[in-house]
Amino acid sequence: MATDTVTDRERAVALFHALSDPTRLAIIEMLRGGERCVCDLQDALDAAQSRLSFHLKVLRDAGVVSDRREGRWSYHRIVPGALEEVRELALALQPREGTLPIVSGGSCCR
Amino acid sequence: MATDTVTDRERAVALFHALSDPTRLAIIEMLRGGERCVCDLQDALDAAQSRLSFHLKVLRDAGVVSDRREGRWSYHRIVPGALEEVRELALALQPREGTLPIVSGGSCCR
DNA sequence: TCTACCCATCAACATTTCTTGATCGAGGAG
DNA sequence: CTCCTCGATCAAGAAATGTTGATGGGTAGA
Repeated sequence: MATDTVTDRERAVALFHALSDPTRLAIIEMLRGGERCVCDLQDALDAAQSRLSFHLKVLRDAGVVSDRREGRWSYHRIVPGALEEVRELALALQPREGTLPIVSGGSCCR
Repeated sequence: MATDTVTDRERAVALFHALSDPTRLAIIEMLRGGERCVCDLQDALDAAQSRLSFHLKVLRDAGVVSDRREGRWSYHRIVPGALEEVRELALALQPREGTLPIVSGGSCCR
């Protein structure tokens, strides 16, 4: 059937990796309230500009955040649905229903 | 009000980091069907034993997987609820409802 | 007891990721 | 046009992460 497991896994790795850094999570928490420019984040997170730019790029490359240029500012925001995708990926990793926790009584590796 | 935001963030970082590696995701997908010993994973994933042991430790430290020793085998399984916790963390990162995507019309940084 | 097996751990190395400071382009203000 | 601000990008270094092969402890079977 359809979706390639390996591709799915790469997507999952990219998304989970994007969320696996404290600075990036702090950025996302800021963006929960609406879009922000880098200088807003700089003030609020007390982080160097190049550092924020780096992390915003990671988030952008993973499709978690998008940006919009306006004049000399660029406003960043959470991509609608990105976190929902994360939730679905996590759901797909949960143990299958109807699965016995213990696989078999016999010897493990034959 | 209670929960410390910083602590939450560290927990989130640990969990997302645990899921941000292809080998670890492959392990979890194996474990979805029930518990497995390392040698099972070795066969299925064609990975060196020390490599699997390393990744299983990462998953264990993050609380995603637990193990049970039986004789000379150790069986690993997904911790019930761990993925659900990931889903909740992702939910908490979603944009707040009632939030205007664009924050304000005025100049960004005063 | 001796041997074989499972697996955690370690050291060494390779690779990736993050941080910092510098540079540069694009846009506005004067 | 000139100057200034915002922010992307780069290079260099530091730190964290993943891989590999070796070692050793614990357990089972002969």
